[in-house]
Amino acid sequence: MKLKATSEYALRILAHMSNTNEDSHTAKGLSQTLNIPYKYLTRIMTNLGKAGFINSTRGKNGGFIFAKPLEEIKIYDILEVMNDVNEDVCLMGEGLCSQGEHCVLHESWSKPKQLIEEMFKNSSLKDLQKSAPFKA
Amino acid sequence: MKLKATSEYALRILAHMSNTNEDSHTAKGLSQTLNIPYKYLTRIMTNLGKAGFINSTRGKNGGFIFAKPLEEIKIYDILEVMNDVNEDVCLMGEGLCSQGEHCVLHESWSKPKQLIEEMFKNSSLKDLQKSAPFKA
DNA sequence: ATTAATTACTACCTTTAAGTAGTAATATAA
DNA sequence: TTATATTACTACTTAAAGGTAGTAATTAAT
Repeated sequence: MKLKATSEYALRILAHMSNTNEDSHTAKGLSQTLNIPYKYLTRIMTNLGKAGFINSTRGKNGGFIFAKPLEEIKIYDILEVMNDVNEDVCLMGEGLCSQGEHCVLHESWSKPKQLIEEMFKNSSLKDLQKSAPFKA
Repeated sequence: MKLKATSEYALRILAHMSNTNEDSHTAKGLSQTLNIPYKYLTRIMTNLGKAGFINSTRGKNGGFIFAKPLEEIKIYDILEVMNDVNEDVCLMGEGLCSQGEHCVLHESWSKPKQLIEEMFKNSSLKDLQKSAPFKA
């Protein structure tokens, strides 16, 4: 019931970038502002780049910018890239729940779980902007 | 959005014990039936014992039995013992959400999260019995 | 060209969860 | 009282996540 550190970092980075007007962000700046270890952050940035969320330019005045509109980057996509999505995993893993039968808790568990996952799929970085309207 | 292996094992073990009439279960038997590594299982059993869920007897004809009625062992308690509870942890960890302000996703996320946690608190091993009535 | 500022890459180190091995302690039965 | 079947304890190994270090590649400014 907790995202892994890498996912949290990625969300915080992208959310912060979504909430500023600056046309470019450097790893150094992001690292300091968000208090994320510099070297670890650069690796995350590279992955976010490979995933197509951001573009990077090296060298002086280099940095990171979004590669597409905020609405097109879903929270779910980010978690997927960070390898932090576990759909259809039942409460007890390989246990009673997996082989056709379902444990009694299965329903109670999978419903809110699906709710959360739907929310991840429906919300984008646009929704993480401070100005964003409240979204159910 | 996934329990850790140890928690899943613990739940499967206790659920299985709840669903049998045998007055005692051996580590060997549980390990084979549930396909959980023997040595790892015995460590889990020791922890479940220390937590007061089960009693153990060594030696010939030894094994594990419940230390109290099934209703009194809540799923939440089990997860707590397994160190797998993360209440009040926001989506982005130490990020925007922590310092007074909440990110826009906070509500959407924390509601179903709380739902799940409430469910864990309200349901016990009794509810994991195959015969248990469906429970919302 | 040279320097400085940046990202990219590769390899390593640290921590924690997961899993294994060996032995000690305990209880029963023969 | 000896053998056997069990759990308990301690220490190690493995795998994966998290984090660090050094250097190469790239870009811009001077």
